[in-house]
Amino acid sequence: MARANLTSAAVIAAAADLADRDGFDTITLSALARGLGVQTASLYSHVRDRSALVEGVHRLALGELADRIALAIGGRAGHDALTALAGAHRDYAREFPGRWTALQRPATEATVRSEAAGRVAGLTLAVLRGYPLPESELVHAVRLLAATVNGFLALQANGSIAHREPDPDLSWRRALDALDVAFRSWPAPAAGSSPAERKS
Amino acid sequence: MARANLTSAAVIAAAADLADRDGFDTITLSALARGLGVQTASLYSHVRDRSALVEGVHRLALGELADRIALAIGGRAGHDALTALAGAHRDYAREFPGRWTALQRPATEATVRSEAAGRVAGLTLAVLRGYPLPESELVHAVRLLAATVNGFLALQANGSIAHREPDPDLSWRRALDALDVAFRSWPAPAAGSSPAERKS
DNA sequence: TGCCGTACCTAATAGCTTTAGGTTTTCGCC
DNA sequence: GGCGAAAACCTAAAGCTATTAGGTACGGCA
Repeated sequence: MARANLTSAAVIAAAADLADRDGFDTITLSALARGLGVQTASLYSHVRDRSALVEGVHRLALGELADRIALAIGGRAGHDALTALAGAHRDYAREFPGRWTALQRPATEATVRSEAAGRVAGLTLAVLRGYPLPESELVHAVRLLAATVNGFLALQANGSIAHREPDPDLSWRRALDALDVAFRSWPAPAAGSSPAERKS
Repeated sequence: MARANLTSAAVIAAAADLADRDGFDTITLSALARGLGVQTASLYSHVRDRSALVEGVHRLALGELADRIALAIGGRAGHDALTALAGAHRDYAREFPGRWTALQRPATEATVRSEAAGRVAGLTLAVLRGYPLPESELVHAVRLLAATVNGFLALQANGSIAHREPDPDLSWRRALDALDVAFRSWPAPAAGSSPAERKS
């Protein structure tokens, strides 16, 4: 039997495919080896251990997501860009549920500081530059946007929202519209005073 | 040796404690049995299998969270109530990281429809009734709020935000202020027309 | 053609889950 | 007080997974 001639990347890609097909926590070195026609122990030549494998999938997904976001928001601005960015996230989560789940897992320091992670952050930042936000507030807006988009998708994946009335898609659009409003009339002080004073 | 006289609830509580102490995925029937001074197989009298156990922890956490939310928002309204509700979520995630992680896992249909889940949803709804939202928009607002709060906490747990400049706490306050603004000037049509028209 | 790295293998240990079936404690009841 | 049954606990065993150690053979390069 010809050898499989695996590489680290190939193994990780196979793991990602497996996760998308059968669910994230079926990522197991045994199942993977079975699918690749190789003995389990052989995978250790390409991957340090299981945790390194899922980190690899995480990193892979981050890169793919960045590509899709870049493609989606190209040439758009404002509300359009916001919708496109969010849509890229959502489409990715739909198409690649396993990979997307990997993104939700705790990331190592290396992954957080990876080029792919930086690209996602940078693209999100770019979208928000289309809104009248002071430079010092941009980071907060990025975090809010990331939190809401990921949180919504997580709620769906979780089952809290899926298949319930009213249509989640409608809620999705409303959420993006609400964020759009929020970014347009950002509540923070332009100068550095405390925002605690607010008529309830 | 005296018998432990376990119950289903006691086992689940022990699992929750274990998760908080050593991390969610150290929830293992073996470790649990070890801690309870009992043979692994004995746990199967109280818990159907591992998945039922984590579902139990999920359900438990949901109930505890509901209690804390109820306590926190009592007597408050508007921005105050919003902050209190979000704060209850955050404090819970901080104090009980293992239990909180359980909340992020896919829930069974039974858990989604459980009394505890309903209570959390109901309390969130109550907070949002303090805002000038049409009845038909309340659900969307609830989902947005839930998504943002959970998403933010997930980002922190994930490492994407934690220990970075600027202070995540500041972003947290900004996010809540932004939501407050969004709920105050909700962008959806009062009547049933499409919200697609929006000057970008 | 021979040699070396490395891709792959076999073998073995150890931990976790789950099922089957046996023992003992506890508790209601006469 | 003792009897009987339910339930709490146990031992034993099978099957899966991760991981390490050390051996074999294939491919490219001199």
